[in-house]
Amino acid sequence: MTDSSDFLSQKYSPKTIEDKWAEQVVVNDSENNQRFTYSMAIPPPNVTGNLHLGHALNTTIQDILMKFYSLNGAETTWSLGTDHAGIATQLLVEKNLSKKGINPKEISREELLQHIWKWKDENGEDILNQLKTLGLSCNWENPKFTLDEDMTNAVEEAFIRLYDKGLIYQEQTLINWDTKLKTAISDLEVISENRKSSLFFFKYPVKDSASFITVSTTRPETVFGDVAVIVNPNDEINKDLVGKEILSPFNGNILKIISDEYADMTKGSGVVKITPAHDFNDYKIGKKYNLPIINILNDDGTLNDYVPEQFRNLSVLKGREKVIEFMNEIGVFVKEEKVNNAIPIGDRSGEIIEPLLKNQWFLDVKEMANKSLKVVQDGKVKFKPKFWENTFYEWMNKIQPWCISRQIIWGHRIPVWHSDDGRSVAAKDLSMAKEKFLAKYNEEKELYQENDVLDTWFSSSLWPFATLGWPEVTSEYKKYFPTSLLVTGFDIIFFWVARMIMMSLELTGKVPFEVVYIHNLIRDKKGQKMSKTKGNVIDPLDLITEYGTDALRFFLSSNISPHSDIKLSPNSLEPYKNFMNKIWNAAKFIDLNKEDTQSKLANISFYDAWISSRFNNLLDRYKTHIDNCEIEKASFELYHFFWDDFCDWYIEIAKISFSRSKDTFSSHTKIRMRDIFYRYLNLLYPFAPFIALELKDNFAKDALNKKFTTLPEKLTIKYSGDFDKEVQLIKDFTIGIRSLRKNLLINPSDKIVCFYNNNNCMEDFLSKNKTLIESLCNLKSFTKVDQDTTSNLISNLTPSGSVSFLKESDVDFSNQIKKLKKDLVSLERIYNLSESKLKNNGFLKSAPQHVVKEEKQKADNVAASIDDIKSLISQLS
RNA sequence: GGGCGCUUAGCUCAGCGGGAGAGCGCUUCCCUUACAAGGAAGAUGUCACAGGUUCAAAUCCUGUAGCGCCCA
Repeated sequence: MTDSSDFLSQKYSPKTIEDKWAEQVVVNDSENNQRFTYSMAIPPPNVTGNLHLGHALNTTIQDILMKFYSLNGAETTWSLGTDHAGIATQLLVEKNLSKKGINPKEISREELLQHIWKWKDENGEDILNQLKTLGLSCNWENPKFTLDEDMTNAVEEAFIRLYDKGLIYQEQTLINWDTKLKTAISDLEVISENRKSSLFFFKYPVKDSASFITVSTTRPETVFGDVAVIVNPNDEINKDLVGKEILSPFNGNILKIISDEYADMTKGSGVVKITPAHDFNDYKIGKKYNLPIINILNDDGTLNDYVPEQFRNLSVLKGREKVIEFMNEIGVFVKEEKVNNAIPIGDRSGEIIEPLLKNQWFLDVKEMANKSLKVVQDGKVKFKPKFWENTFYEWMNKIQPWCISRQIIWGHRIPVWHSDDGRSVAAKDLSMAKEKFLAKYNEEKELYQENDVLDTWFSSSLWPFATLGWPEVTSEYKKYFPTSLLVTGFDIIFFWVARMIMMSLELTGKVPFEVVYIHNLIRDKKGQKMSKTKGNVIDPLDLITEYGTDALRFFLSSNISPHSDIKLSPNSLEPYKNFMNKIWNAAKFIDLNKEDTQSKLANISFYDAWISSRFNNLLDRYKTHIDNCEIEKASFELYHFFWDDFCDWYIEIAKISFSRSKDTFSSHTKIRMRDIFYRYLNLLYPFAPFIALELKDNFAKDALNKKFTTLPEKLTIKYSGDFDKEVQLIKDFTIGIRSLRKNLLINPSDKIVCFYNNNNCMEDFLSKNKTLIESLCNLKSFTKVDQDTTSNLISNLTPSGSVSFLKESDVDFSNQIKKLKKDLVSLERIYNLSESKLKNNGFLKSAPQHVVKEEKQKADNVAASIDDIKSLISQLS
């Protein structure tokens, strides 16, 4: 492919170059002096996962930073790996087993574990292979898995330390119970969903009284667990009943009537029943008044044996119907109202979550949360964009103990060992447990390991340091921890980011990362979340097939927005593929105009100077933007420098130079053009690595230098004139002439006579470069207006002066008159605005001097233009 | 109920104190040997609304309305 004639014949084909560079693109080998380190840990995708656009966005951002900092002289590491995703994976494998006719409930724990491991061994690499197609430079040679031996060791170490500090404890309390999965889950895994439901009113007979008290509830089936009813202190109707008792018509239990603000008089009857075992708020009330806790549910969510026989083993919903029927039968039912109610749903199972009284393991995070709050407040961990810090604070301020035990098998088994009399120690294995037990209780006992496993997020919370070898103080850990940056979506700030900060501070004494970069979600073109059920999922692998990885990466990097989600439709990538094609073709042009020997010139041409300056400017902005985590801005600069400056003007001007046999600058420009393009590829590489590698390969003379190892240097510019002004003049006149030609409907192929009248004293420059404008605009001649011609012209006004054609009798110039008049109106508007400012004493007094000066300048210029354009119009009327 | 964010061209979004921008789409012309996946010339906006601060407001403040998200 180094044969250039071969290269020139090729069309841009992303697939071809992606296959060719697949292995090289994922390796970072900076050859710099490695002035600093830069490290990240990838948010580990679930082993069950398939690559989706969220991964693509998340990892593209990280990879751009990784490749950039690597070029910029950092020693880098980017930890890679997958998450065992406890509940999700176990569910998936159980489902597969059921399909094969194996009932997962009937096999042993060990057998089921074997099945899951087998599944993991067969499929666990899928997501990593999919990630690899994105061209990410992460630690491919050493991917971690949260259940690997070293990661497990870290989890156990963390648990034991926290347990020994007394932060982890077991407690019998009300927890969120998933009746389908039959496990506890944490409050974060409960989604509250607004659903239409019914509020039922019924009346309890008050003991030793003829009156009734009307109670309203959305959960009549829990009446068997009722222990009290609450009346608001301001409740005039029922206040006389406070202190009396109720004989439950459902099971004969005695319920107290208590006065408490807890009863909300605006809701339902204003009187609530208290079921401490099945409602978090009722539980608190139960504690407050020392009420009994009566559990009426089985683990699968059916009514248990405590309830009267006719209701036993009914599901909650079925039970509800039966209780209502029963209320009607005994004449206590009053009415039913439709209401909107927040229903707790398990995020994995989709089932209604029941609060149940259970013995579970908790991590007391209160103090850890306080420390975490402080590091964010002190700026030791910075969120970008900053407003996410509020979200973080909000949650940390009202954090509750974290329920970390799960009644499943796929995960880290809790390293606690119990004796049969209920004493326990935390240890990594039985022999250590025995030792610890002996030391603690001075007694030897048979010990059994706890059956529960840890919440998957427990291991995830150790990820940034565990992947670097913690608890060992490895050289990697010393060098790269704390990590530089975490890139993630806002949806897991609580689940993951907050917990990593807490764990890291507690276990390592350091922050886990210095910056948290929060990005948004990718939605479909209507702004809806992509989901299988809606059928609007766009597969990144399909996009890659159609548009190429580079186009996908460039799309993503260009569309990151701190405030809004990215909307994507299948053809959103087209502009970016076109951009890649543009780069490709420019490369072909440059290759077509090779020059190896450079003539010695004291000065370079004004356009070489200009494009070099534009490039230097690009380099500065590019670095600044990436350092600020504003990748979309860097991407924008790359795009517009290349397309607008480099292709539309520089190459177009250079073409003219190349076509002239005796052009002084031609060989020099060829070399510089190639040089700038070559440097540009380095900047492009983090964003579009495949095309950058391929083009570099085609341009590199020596095979050794085919990789990107450094950021480009700035270009030196040896030029004495004002190249910005000169290029501006060329642009103004060129655009003015083309516009005039178009308005006069002159065929683009007609060579015509053209005059100019410039007002900025660049006569020398113009006469030297008039052939350039002649070529750019297809002119027969381009000369300064003189006395003879001035009366017979049709003109266009540009910021740099006027350009004119001869007024031929057969030419229709109505379009041009229209245009001039329109320009006049807009100039006058600007002038009036400017004048009113300059007449304003406040402005003259308070505005900064340079602003006043600029405003005066502007008014003068516009006034001159207005005069010019008026006279141009009068010539035509 | 509490918090956060958004409202700018037909669409998707930048800009965040001093002359309204990009990409797509649209109109007209052009296959000019890097590129038709292209080039050239254009059209298109009471910057949600109402007050305020300021010499100056799309940009800062307050309020209102609408949309979205998070927490209860």
